[in-house]
Amino acid sequence: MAKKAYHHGNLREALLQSARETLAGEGIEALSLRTVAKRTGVSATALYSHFKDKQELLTMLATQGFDELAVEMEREQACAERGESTGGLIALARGYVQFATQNPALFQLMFGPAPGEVLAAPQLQKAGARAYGLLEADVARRMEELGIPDQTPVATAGAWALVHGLSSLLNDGRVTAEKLGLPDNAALTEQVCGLLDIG
Amino acid sequence: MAKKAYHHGNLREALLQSARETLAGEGIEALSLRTVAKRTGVSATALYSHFKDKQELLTMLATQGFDELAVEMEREQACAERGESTGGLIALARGYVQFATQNPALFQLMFGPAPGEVLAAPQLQKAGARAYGLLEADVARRMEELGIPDQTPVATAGAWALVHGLSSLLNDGRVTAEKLGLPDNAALTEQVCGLLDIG
DNA sequence: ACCTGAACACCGTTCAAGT
DNA sequence: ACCTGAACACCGTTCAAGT
Repeated sequence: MAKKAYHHGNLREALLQSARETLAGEGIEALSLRTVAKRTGVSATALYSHFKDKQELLTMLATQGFDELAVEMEREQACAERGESTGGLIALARGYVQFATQNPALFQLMFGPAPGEVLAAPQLQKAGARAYGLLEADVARRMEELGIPDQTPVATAGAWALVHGLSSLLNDGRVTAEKLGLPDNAALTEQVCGLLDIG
Repeated sequence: MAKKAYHHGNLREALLQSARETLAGEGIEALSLRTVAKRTGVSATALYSHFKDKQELLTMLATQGFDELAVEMEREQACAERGESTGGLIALARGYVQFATQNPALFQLMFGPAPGEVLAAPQLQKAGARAYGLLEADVARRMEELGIPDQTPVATAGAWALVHGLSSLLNDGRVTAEKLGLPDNAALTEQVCGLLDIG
């Protein structure tokens, strides 16, 4: 207990925290286990007492990310319902884009390299489904209004593709609000979502 | 000339070729310089006579990719003009999605991790602009028909975001034609593009 | 049960040396 | 000019050993 407590109780969380900081500060390329360990003040291999391997740690981070993405979308939706901003799909899209641009490295990790494996993790499935569900519910409501409820799946996929693509292109710097003569990403998101028939 | 010729004339192209094969066969994670060198039958460091570093080789691959993307889009556009398929933005979108799904690792590399650096390379800028130009020209034509030509930049960004997002989600397996009850990606692309006002 | 340190097979990159 | 081999600092992971 003098120095720091031999087992300091929650090394697992501390490692996730360090990984998250490294991700935010140095980017995804710099996220090595040895860096995370050093940052946490622990040996390079202490990690293996708490995670199967690097992939498992990354999966946990990505799961966190999907949860926070859903929270951000819900937050924007709630704002809209209180009449503080434009509502419907645009609010959800704003949340999505906001999360992506404020957490670029994490967003990259969530939709990153590991293709089949990441999808395999059931926690990730579930976490991702929450954000997807928000989109789907709103689109379904809209489709019923339009009298074409059977179009919901395709329209949801389209809405997702639009906000996801926009987020990616913004993070890469390939699209910017400035280039398009718009004040900020929120305005850009609104304009782009307006292109959808299901606005 | 007996064994293989000491300088075998075109090691640069041979390395790019090997890298491309590794990318297609083993994925982006497996693309190491040492693997590429071994596949080409050359020492691990021979590479540095032809490329500044790994980044430069990757940039070359990405540039190739952008060129091929534009070619694929043009090919689909030409098909449509010959009346063999649906035209306009849908044809370009089909080309985009087709390229992405047929070259997932290369597509990943093109829009991959290196954010600022990749964009810095002027060749990449130019190669990417070609595909972007195709999209923009078609959207501009459409916007003039609709009498809102000043909307072209935002609409182009939206169209790009849609096809790009769809490609990413397809490559991740997060969206599939099957899940949406559609026969293939071409049909899916058509449906999704139909959601845009500018279809 | 939790953590360390040495070790292994990899990686990108450099540098002197060979042709 | 083009290529090699040894070397360096990194990386993920394993394993025996310590507490």
